[in-house]
Amino acid sequence: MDISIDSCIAQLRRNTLKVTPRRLAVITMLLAERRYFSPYEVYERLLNTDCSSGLPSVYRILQEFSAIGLVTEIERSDRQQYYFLCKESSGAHHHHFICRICCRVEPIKKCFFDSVKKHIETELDAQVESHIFQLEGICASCRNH
Amino acid sequence: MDISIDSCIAQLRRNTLKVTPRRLAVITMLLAERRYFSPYEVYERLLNTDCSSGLPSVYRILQEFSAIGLVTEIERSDRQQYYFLCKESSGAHHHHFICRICCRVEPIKKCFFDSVKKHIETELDAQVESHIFQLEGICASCRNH
DNA sequence: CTTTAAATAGAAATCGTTTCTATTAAGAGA
DNA sequence: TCTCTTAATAGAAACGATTTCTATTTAAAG
Ligand SMILES: [Mn+2]
Ligand SMILES: [Mn+2]
Ligand SMILES: [Zn+2]
Ligand SMILES: [Zn+2]
Repeated sequence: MDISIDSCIAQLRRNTLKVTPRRLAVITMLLAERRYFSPYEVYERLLNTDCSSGLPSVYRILQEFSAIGLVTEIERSDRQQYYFLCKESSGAHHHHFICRICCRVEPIKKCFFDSVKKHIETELDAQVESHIFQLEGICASCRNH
Repeated sequence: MDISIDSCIAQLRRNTLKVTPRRLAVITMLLAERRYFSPYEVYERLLNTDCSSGLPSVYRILQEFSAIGLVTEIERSDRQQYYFLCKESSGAHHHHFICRICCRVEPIKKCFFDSVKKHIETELDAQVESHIFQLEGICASCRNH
């Protein structure tokens, strides 16, 4: 089963973040699509609704969501902030494929981090703490449009 | 054998970039250490030498170097620009481990991109064009210091 | 040498992001 | 339901990494 608005609310409470209308509006918006957003896009979409937020508030809300693991940061070459709410309920470690045309995000189950980590730690005597792995390209829908 | 100042100069010429004292100074600086630098660090190190550059010039020089593949961009969570001149002469595809303490960079030969790419393209019917893979942690020297 | 387009300096602008302060509201407890 | 405390929010302002702009210099081709 997928992540729902209720499981998101529970996650807010678990982390002692108040359940406010603005936070719910952001979550609802993110849940509705399988794509990543910039803070400005979130801000823009909520404008002229009954639960719009100021741009600094959107930034703060998304950063808090990221801090508690509710949303994931997406890496792009423009080095700006992008966030994605992954609907996979299993919190299992995974990465993402993003479409450079439509911003769609697909989870990738395969990750070879453990094997590479072990290799590096043996060979370099280093301590590997984290990794980035992300694929980019064109999704099926954008290819055939 | 390793990348040398001469092979770098050849690479500039191949790409019709003029061989200027400032560019040579930047290359020499980058070649001297196995670590990545921010543009400001490069700027700072060249200050008060006979070949210092203005900060905007350092940005431009590094971007040009990146465009011709002479330097590699390093990804960090502060979303700022960092560059590394990889001394591996073989231009073979590889990734990097970076030390979060001393900024040291080590090449990682293992990359499972091809297998993941094939998997994704089959499963999602997407076209995978590029990927990021980078490890971060603490290098041997920083662990034992 | 001359010539020309590329490279550079330095000031200024840009713009994504963060900070600050006053105001509002969630939610715990009475 | 009402109070109270503290977190959340708005909006203006600041911030700072990066880029742009224009005048000046210089690499290197001929
Ligand atoms: Mn992984
Ligand atoms: Mn790879
Ligand atoms: Zn797409
Ligand atoms: Zn180190």
